[in-house]
Amino acid sequence: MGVEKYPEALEFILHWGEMGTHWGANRSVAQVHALLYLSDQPLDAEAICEALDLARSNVSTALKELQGYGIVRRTHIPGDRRDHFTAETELWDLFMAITAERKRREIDPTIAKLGELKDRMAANKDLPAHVRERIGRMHEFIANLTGWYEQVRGLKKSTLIALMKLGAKVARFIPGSKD
Amino acid sequence: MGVEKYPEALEFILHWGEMGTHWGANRSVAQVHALLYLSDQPLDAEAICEALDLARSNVSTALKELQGYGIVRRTHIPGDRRDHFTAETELWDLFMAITAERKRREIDPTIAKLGELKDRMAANKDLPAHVRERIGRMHEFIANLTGWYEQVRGLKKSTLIALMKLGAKVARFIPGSKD
DNA sequence: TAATCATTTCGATTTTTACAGAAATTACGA
DNA sequence: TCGTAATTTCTGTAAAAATCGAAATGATTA
Repeated sequence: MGVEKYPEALEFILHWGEMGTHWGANRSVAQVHALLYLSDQPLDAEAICEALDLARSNVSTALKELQGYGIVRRTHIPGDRRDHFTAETELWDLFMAITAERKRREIDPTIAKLGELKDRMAANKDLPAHVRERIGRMHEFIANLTGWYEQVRGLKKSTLIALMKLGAKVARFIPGSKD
Repeated sequence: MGVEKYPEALEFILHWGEMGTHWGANRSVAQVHALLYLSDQPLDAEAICEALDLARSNVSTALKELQGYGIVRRTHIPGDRRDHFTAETELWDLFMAITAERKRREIDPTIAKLGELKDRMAANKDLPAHVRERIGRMHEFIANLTGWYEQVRGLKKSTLIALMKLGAKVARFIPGSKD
């Protein structure tokens, strides 16, 4: 029996769908993800359609999107011609995959644009100084934040988890931080 | 003269507007924010309308939204009846305000929902174990991440900046991390 | 307190996005 | 290689969100 028949599971799927619309996905994509996340066996597209009452084409698009994020993968079931799909269940990996892809789609283009503007501003002499300064600072800020993210994301999972557990106590290692 | 007349400033505003639509705001909100961010003087609503070619009502709504995020404030100009508005220019504060508000709107309700489901699942004996387990782990994961965020966000700005500069080198303080 | 100016709220319109269903393509097996 | 099953792409429609303009509300000062 499909997990969507259990009220708590269904509510999870519906809530995930709603939140997904605020997190840069659409309802269908988030619902499909939630269903696969709760399922302990790979599901084929048709089963997803029936569970969520979505059109086949819609599910196809959603699956492609989720695979683009790297959080759903195709798995082959021997003796079955249809594709089956499984979601990432390791939440740390899920989180990392989503942040990486969102950065790529939403942050990188902005850094590139601001970099381009910075170059052009250098040549434009009658641009007010404060405009140059503010666009420049924004570029620097986002680039710094992103650079930090790239470094930290490269750390071992166990290190990251240890850092999380440390919480605000990391401040101890910053000389003179006192907070 | 309004900054929007300078091509680089205008491009910044337009790009910010487009990206805003991916970041949970609408185009108008993000454009108004960008304009105010680049302006070195407070602007009144009418000036914003003209600069961005937006309806007065639309600008009113956008300003309310930005004030809700705590990244735009009303400033009074002596001898002028109209409200004037200024954007946060300290980028660290801007970033902190946005993350705090998005957490409040988008994460907290999910934690609450998952907590509620967890309670109900405890009572529902015929729910498959793996469903209980996965919803429970999701709740725990998001709550942990959020708890970490709350702790770190409470640190002094100078401490946070020092931690950023440290980058991946924080790992040194985790015994046996070796990465 | 009346008149004017500023702001917000509301309803209508436009634009954008999501979604369904049909058509086309691809993969597979007989 | 032909036929069938599976998947994707395309096109139109429906739903949702953004935006406008008008009307209502609120504020200021003459």
